[in-house]
Amino acid sequence: MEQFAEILLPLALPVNYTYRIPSALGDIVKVGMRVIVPLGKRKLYTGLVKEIHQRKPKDFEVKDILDAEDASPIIAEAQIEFWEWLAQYYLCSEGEVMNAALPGGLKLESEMVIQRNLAKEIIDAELSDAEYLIVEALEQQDRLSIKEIAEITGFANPLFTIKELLSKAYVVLEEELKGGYKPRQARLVKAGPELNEDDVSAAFEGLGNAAKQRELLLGFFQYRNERGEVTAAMLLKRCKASDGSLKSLEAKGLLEIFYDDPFRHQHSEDPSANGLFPLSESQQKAFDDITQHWEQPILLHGVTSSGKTEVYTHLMAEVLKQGRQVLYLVPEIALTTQLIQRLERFFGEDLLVYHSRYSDRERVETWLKLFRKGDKPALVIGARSSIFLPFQNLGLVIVDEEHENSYKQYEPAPRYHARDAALVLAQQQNAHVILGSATPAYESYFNARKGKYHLVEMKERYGAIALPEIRPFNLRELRKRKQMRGYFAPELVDEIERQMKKGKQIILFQNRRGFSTFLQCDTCGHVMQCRNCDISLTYHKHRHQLRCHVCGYNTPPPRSCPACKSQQVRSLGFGTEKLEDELQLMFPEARIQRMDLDTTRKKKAYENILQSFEDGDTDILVGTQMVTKGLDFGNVGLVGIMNADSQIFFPDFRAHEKAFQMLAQVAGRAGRKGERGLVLIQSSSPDHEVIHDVIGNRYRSGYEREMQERLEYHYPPFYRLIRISLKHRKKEVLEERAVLYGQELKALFGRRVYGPEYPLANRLRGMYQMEILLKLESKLSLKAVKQALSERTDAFQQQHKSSPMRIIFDVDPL
DNA sequence: AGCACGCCGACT
DNA sequence: GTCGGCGTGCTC
Repeated sequence: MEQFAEILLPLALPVNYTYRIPSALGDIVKVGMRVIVPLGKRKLYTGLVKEIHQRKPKDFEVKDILDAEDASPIIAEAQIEFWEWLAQYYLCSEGEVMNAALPGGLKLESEMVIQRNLAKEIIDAELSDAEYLIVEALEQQDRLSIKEIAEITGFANPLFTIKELLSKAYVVLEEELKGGYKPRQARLVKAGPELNEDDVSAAFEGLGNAAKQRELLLGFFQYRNERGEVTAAMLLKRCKASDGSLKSLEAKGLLEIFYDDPFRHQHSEDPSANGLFPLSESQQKAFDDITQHWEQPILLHGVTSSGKTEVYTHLMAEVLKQGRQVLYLVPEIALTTQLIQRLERFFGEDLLVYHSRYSDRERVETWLKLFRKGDKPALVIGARSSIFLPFQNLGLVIVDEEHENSYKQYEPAPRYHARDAALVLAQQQNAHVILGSATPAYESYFNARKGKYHLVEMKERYGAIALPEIRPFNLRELRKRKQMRGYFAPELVDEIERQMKKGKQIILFQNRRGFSTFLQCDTCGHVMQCRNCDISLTYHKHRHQLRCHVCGYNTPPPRSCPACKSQQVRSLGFGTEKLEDELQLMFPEARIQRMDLDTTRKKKAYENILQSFEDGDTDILVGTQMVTKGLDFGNVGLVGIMNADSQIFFPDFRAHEKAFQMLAQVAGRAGRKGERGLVLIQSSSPDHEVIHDVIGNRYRSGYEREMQERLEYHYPPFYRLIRISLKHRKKEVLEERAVLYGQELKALFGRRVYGPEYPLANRLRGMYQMEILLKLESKLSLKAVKQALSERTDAFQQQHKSSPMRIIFDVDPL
């Protein structure tokens, strides 16, 4: 019986393609394995086997799978099922999901190259002229791409010839991995030949006053006691020692470094035994409540500093003990160094970390490590993409800070929300789910109130720390009375000074990076704009540049106005850079650090800034959004919010929700340990209800207000949204098409269609764009809507083939 | 997403 | 006459 395979290709194809499994590969090719397939006339792709069947396709000629890329599958069938859901829910192709799911090193788009199989001697009679040419060339050149072979043979389509050579075993295929993944060997440390374990004091004495080496040796013993196995990296990190000290110990024969395959280890001993911190009373109560109700998803609503993490840790231990796997999702892993260290202590080698800032090799390693564990216990902590890891026995998913926007991916497709996807993943694998936040997304809270989730509340801060005192200031008044000192209310300046004197640290929040937010001509009012986008350029002083925060376009600031040549060009608005400058002028002796996108581009920059703050080497930390997220520092006496207005009055239906979350989260950074912290909020409307809610720590009142509005204006959670972005390089074409398309959708969905309209910026990266919003009542069958939507869209694109406009669907947009 | 194919204008 | 611009269609 002939066998066929449905193959996922890393392309945005509307359907998957079918290839024949040649009999030679019959026993080798399995579902979840990567295979090499020809596509078109001169391309080879690596694709992933989704399904194996015997149905011979009728409408096209089937090509053969050329070769298997792996000896065994790299994903489980459970993942494929999950991918299918994602593609169908978020209206994209399965190939796009696969692209997002696989780490770079396992990715498939890499160019195939051919190498000479040296085991095979050349027998002239076996080879055609063209084949001979190729073999000849490979004697000179080691490896050839398909393109190069096309050039050598003069064939437009050299695949046939290559196939021949492959079958005659003259050549082999080699995938040119981007980044060149090689399995890394773990660098481990063990006792050296000179170390007498019965009398270790002799060894210590022998080291004299080499303090670092003594420390390392001591660390080695402790570490080995706890874990049994000592990795060099961990040992050095823990003792804050350099490789040199370790090398000297090795030279003295006291320690020995050796290498080992990291995949060999199967740590199956009970991980939960390693002394977790005991839970406080309220934590225990939450724990019990959760475990009694976790047959349904849990929403854990716990104020900042209530110690949710402790509860998670105990829950994780519980599930690991049952022999199942745990996924712990966090919004931004770079901010969780402290957390990872703690978890490492409890869960040791069971803990895997997965994140896009990690190198490709590390990610592939983690992926395969988890996959090889099969259904054995494992704990993964990671950012949104870790929902794609090959779990096979998931018992618990924790989504920490579930309200965070960074769980939603926007570009490229799939535009998925990791929290929502995690709920489905958990359902598919029969796992418990816990969503946790101090400020839950209103959608989640709604689900909890409706009984879809079980709500668990933690109202006490750990150690009964008081919530911070929050004081608003009226920017408008202060400006009118000319009392402002630059961008600071006088009280804010005084308070900064007072806190510094007390040795307390300060966090200042300004949600704009750069120096000034725009440059405007005083004479004609012209504002410097990006040439690709419809937004103003931000001035960055340190680089002496105007930069576009959307597309990255940059240019030196003009001496005079490009419109009227006037010399009077003013910079208006302020960002973190200017704030830093002003602060330094006001407090020359203060040690100030800035944390925003510009200062954290480098891999370790985040950690360094946070470390310096934690060590007390920074007095004032100035930053954007980043400073609001889960930082856990004990010595912060004051948090200043430079301008709350931009959050509150942002033109979006979620603005109030987001503003409350943000203000409450920043406020939570103040006074975590010891005495009560202080939060100063500058705003031109200090009486705004959102600010009052933050001051009174009233989550519910804002929620209730918003629900009214959302119901009335047809927004989530009462309605589902699909945002349709329409893009085209030419404004006229876009407008004409968008209106036509909008009319077709209105014929289909009636008054549920809003737009097309221009969004805030109507041109981005050189493309004009318009938006259509679908508001769908929640009782509507989403499946049917999507079906109709895709069909109508395909038909529309078919009718307007020339110079097509790009249509992008964003399901549940933010 | 690439890439070949084909139809147009600008040049040796 | 040919080269090359990009708009259009196709890939199991």
